[in-house]
Amino acid sequence: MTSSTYQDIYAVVSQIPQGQVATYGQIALLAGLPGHARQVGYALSALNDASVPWHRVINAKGEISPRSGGGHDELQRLRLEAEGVRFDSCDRIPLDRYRWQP
DNA sequence: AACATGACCATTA
DNA sequence: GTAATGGCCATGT
Repeated sequence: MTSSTYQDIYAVVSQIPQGQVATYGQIALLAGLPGHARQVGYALSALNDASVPWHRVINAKGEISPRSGGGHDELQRLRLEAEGVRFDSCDRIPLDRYRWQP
């Protein structure tokens, strides 16, 4: 792993405090990739490990993004709830309350 | 080397 | 409030 933006993304995501969440755009910005929010999503999708709290990363709508393959989107929600994050009646997270602000 | 695919965001109408 | 468009990069074939 001598390369790539991915490492920067993983680094930022790893720095997300427990009980809080961050949006892809925010991760990209903190990782030094303003506007490259996509890469963040791809990086997480390529990730296949628990070394990074990827479940703390959500889309700009404050909702969990559906992933390919499907069937595991609920795992992310369960994990967030386990950390103290609550979802509203629309299955969304109030970013005004849980958004990670470095 | 080229083509196709993929957890997105911001702007504009 | 929704709908559509452009932009960006890494990975695998």
